[in-house]
Amino acid sequence: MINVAIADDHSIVLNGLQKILALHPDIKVTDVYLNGDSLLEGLDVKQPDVLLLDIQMPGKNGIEVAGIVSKKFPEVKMIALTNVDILIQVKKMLQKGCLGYLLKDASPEILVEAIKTVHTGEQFLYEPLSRQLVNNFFSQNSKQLTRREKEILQLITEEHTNQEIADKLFLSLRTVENHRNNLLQKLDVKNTAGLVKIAIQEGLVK
Amino acid sequence: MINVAIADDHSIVLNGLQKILALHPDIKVTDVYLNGDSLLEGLDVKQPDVLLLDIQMPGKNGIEVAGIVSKKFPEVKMIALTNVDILIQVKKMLQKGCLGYLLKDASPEILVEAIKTVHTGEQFLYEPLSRQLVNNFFSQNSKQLTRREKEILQLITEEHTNQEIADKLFLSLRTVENHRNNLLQKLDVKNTAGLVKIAIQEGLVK
DNA sequence: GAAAATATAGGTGTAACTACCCAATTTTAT
DNA sequence: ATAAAATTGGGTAGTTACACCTATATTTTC
Repeated sequence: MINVAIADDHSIVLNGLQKILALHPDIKVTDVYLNGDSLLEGLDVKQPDVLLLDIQMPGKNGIEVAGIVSKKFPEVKMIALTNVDILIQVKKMLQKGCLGYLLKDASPEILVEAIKTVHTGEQFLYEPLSRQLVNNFFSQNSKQLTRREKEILQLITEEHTNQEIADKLFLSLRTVENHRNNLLQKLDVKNTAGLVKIAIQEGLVK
Repeated sequence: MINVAIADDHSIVLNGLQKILALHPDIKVTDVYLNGDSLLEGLDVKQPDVLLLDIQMPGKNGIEVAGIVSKKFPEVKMIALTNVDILIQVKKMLQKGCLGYLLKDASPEILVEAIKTVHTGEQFLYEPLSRQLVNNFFSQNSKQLTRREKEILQLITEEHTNQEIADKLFLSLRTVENHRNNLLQKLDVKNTAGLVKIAIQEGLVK
């Protein structure tokens, strides 16, 4: 019998997971929480075998919560849940100790499989995501932006010109131009439009 | 007794809605569908009073389906369901005849209220969305892009230069430049970065 | 402490974008 | 049928971005 706790601020999702898991005799949903704080309180009282953890939650988000849980209760196996597959979030959750990662459009079968897999201590990554992660791994060296580059990329997406960025950061125009060119090369895009798209999808802005 | 049908490709959401609505004696979930096509087949056999319709679905999406349903079965009250509040989608769904609009983070109470409201023929818009719609209404005149402008905006976000766009659309470079300038003015942004941001947040790309 | 990576800034040139004009034609709406 | 809006294209000018170099501090990393 696997004891499962769920933390998700969406009532609909919470109920859906409960209903699906109720059909399985070897899985028991012992606790449900609507946010990260009440989850942390609850865990102090009792710990489940497996924790389904939503990433987007008001207050403490899933990434923060995962870090706390893995430190205080390393024996709890965590599965991250999300409706959007933003790679940077996936990576962060895995770094924080999540054993599994699921999109909310997963089928009941996949869901159950994931719970059983992480319960044994193995990792479970939803197929479309693991493929993306592998692809990302091979191109990550070229995608690792420095602090300054991120700073400048952010200002670019905020519609500033190179000159404005230079003034704001007390740099030469040339320096900013160089950083911008390096960004274009590292991110393998052609122009500002490409930079902004990547900045948004990587969660650097907005 | 209100008969409700649900169409959503997410099993978790489907189960969640069923579980929540099962608690209410005057609401009965008569049919559930995992995609638009099976929904349309099912409706030919019998029609519910209220239809909960997901927007993002594989195959026919919610917007297409809503158009078809409202023509064939105008007596079915539709509520659009989505996890992201993209204004342009809200507007389209309402144009297609949806009486209600809900985000998937809605509470069970809101959900039930929405179903009961549209069943009487009244409109139900989830509060955060209706506020946005009102705000949008006052600024919409300046934000209403023409077909050509949208086309060009999309090509800009795909990293094409004006010259490339001109070649692709068999236009003069000047024409494209003019459209681009009009876009900058209409959307009240300063440069390409601003254009791309709006294009993404309005769901024109990606 | 040495090596690698990062941040800085300059040179030079071209391509692309932005900011104003104006006007003819076609499409859409009333 | 007429007015309004959209599409097309041109003129002129200035600014900004992009490409491809070199080079020296400074910081990080091992």
